[in-house]
Amino acid sequence: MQRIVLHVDLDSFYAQVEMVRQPELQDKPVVVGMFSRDEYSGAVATANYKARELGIRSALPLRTAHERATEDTVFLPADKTYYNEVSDRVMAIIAEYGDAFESISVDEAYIEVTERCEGNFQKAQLLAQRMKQDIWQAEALTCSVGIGSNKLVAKMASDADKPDGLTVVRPEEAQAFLAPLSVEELYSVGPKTATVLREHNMETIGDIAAAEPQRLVHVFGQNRAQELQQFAQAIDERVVAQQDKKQLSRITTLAEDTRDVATICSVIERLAADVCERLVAHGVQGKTITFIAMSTERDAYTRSQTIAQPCADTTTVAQTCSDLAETFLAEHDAVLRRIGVRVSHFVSSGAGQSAQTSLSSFAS
DNA sequence: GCGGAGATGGACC
DNA sequence: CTAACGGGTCCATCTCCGC
Repeated sequence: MQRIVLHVDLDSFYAQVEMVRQPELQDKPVVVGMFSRDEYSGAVATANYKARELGIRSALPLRTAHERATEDTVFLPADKTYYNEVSDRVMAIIAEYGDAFESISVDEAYIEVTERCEGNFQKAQLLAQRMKQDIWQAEALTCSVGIGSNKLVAKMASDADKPDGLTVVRPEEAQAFLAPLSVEELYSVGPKTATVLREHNMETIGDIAAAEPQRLVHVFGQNRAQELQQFAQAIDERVVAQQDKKQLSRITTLAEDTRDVATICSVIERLAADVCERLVAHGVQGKTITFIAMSTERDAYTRSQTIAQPCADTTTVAQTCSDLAETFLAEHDAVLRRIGVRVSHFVSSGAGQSAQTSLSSFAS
């Protein structure tokens, strides 16, 4: 049967949630920011469409956003806890419409609808309209939906018309739909890859699709070359299925630049507590603990250690991470601006009922 | 040669 | 409206090392 995948993208999610919460914001430019040290340092998380007209977009430094802002532009701090609650409710609605469901982030998800739409794109389109209506009724939120024969096409289709769009790309149209788009619009191509592609005279996705495979392999290596060309040719076999979390981290900007061990360790303690709380909530323990550092020169460093017994314990994580930080500072003269704590290499820490847990007690 | 561990860089939202 | 700058996650790749 013809495969059908939907990609759902909630429009300028943080800003839209704030506009639902405070309807008087509706006609104003709204900028949701992540503040680091003061109201001018940090970056834009999401801007609504009125703010985008002023040239204010995601990842723009808040200082620049303020320069472009008008009198009536509203700046708000990101309230992630609240956005997560709203997201959970919307995701529950989306999940009802799919044979399989996969959330990608707080504002994006895929559903596979092959079976329930019997491979019929007309039925998928009607289903998407009902789903959009359902989300609107329940939360007053709009989303943009893409429908395609796989994840890649669905994702690119949802980008084609926003906000509040619905784009259907049938399998026979997929190649022609992608071909004229510029290379950086292809999912998985960022600024670096785009520059390399341009250096080799590839401007559009169609150019990648038509490229001599050996040429791409020479530039990007076998794996990446094949992925790029298959995506460009609208080929994508990835299944829709919820992925297990593989790591949890928390990074913060220090109140001031420092390389003072005591200061850094006290911040690590707080970050570790936060990460461990989420580990417990997810019912996992981790074996690898990483200290993340970013210098005032914006160089990034990581130092990690794998411990014998997986844990989700603040004291262990904080102590291990502090040791890594201390060693790092002894070996480098970097002054730090941001630091973070990461725990990875998870094993399930269920109440002993899972097969994993039972088996692991026999390992080693 | 193969794995795990560790470090780095690119990409995405 | 291409320079300055958030937080979080995933993945590929490289090196080193023990086997």
